Amino acid sequence: MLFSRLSNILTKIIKTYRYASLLSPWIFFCRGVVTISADPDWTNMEDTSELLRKKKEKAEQLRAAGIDLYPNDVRVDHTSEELLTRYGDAGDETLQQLEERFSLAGRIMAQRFFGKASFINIQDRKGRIQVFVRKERVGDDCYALFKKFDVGDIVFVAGRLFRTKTGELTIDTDEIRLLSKAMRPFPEKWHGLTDVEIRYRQRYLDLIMNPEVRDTFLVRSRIIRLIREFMTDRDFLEVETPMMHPIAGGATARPFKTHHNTLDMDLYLRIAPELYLKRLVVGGLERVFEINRCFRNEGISVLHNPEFTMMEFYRAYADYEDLMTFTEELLTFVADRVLGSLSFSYQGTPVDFTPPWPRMSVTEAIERYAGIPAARLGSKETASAAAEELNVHVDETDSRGRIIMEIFDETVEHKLVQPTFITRYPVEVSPLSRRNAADGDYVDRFELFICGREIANAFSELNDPDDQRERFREQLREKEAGDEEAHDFDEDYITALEYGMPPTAGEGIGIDRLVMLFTDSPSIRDVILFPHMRSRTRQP
RNA sequence: GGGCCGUUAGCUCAGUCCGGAAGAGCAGCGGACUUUUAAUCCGUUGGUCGCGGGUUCGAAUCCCGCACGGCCCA
Repeated sequence: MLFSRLSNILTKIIKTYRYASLLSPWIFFCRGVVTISADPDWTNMEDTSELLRKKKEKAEQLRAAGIDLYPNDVRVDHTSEELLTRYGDAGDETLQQLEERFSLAGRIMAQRFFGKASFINIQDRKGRIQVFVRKERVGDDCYALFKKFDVGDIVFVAGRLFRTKTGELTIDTDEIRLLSKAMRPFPEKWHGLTDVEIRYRQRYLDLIMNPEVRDTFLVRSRIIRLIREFMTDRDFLEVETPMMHPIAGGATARPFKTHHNTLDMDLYLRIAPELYLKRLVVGGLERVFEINRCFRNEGISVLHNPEFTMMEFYRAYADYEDLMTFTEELLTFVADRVLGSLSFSYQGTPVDFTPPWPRMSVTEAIERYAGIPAARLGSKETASAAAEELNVHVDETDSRGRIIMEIFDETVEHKLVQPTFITRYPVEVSPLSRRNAADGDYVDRFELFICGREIANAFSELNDPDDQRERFREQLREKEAGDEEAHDFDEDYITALEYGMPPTAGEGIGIDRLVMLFTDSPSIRDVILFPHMRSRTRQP
């Protein structure tokens, strides 16, 4: 019984998506997602909830009366925002002379009944507006039907504008039609929906009930649009490279594994687009960028989601120092356009984006924040002793460079609140970066830290195929020594380099974390529409 | 992986310390009401107290295990 009902619902949803989906293979994706989320254990209230039964009965009554609960034959000519912007300040007289009939549609968010007249608030994609529904105007039958509508139902209204006694711009509707009947009760109007688990699992409810959530995702979209604008204005070409890789390369991370049936080969979801983008630079696309998802099979936290969005770009005939300036320009451009200011507050802490941003090397930062002079980081032994002194855990097998970075991560990272470029990384932890000309133990690389977290990672690219081959070999040795995150050897990438890559600098910017900063969001889950959660029912 | 906190009506929450008839507000249902906006007034329905064990005459409450979530740590 339960399953047949679920499968009916599935069929209905799939039918709904059918036409849109003819255009793309995403139908399979949609079906998969629907199947997974139709989890009987937590979406099923049918057997216990009186409210649900009542809703169903009410819907059946409406159907029996010949009412289509889900018609799709209306078109609207306005949004709430358009009316409020245009007539929000208009005087009573102006509104009285206005003969235009406005139509719009939205979800009923609140209703206040007074016998023969009612106020409701409807919410569309732009906001909310009040609607006055009078028996005298809409007619007896329509009014009787309207009284069966509930909070959550989606309706069509059309009528003239007026201002109520309290001065609120309101639609005096002459018609109200049901467009979609809600079969489940909505959260309360006053407290709304606060349970974070429901907010993440049923984001649609979160979006309906919490306007600031919608704002966050509008800002997210805007940020991405601005980055795209900034990059294309500077003659960068937007490209799309594979998200399924035969070799998981371009970053230090554990990948997700998948399998292609026809090719009968294992593939990895990409951990970074880096090696493909640089192949494109070899191919003469001297300025490229990509904005898309990367996947890392690692822990989940307020700063980490298994899939996250990165903007990665490569620019030939530039080095990492050029990119520091470029990054300042890009982020101040976005901040200025999104926030209208270069200074803002993140979780109560003032942040100032006014350039230039301080630049200091990893070892300078350790000296400044942990009191360990650079001289003590010169060998594995002395660095290891310094780590012990600072209570920083390091493994026996850790290289000197790894130890330095452990010390940095523990003692410096969280203290870098204002935008700061940290430069000169140890070569061991940077297998794709160009060696510093003066000191081959370090590479020409920087990471940008803001509010104690890494926002960007960039370097002058290593374009010497022989050095690159040797670096990959070193990674293999580390992998054999037990480092699961070490890079794999990518022979095909070496081949590309052997054809000659121009001197190039490249950078990756974490979009989710950037959005967190600009929307003052404490958790990465607040800027990802559907953050990954454990299944409510344990898989066998 | 570890620590702490949480899970009670559709939603937001009391009740847990100190065991003794499962509560409130909103939503819902019935009624009154043509300028309200958390509308108001009268009446009223609604519970797998996350799940499974245990202790007890008696468990939402105490004990153990598990699940899911949040924060912190690794």
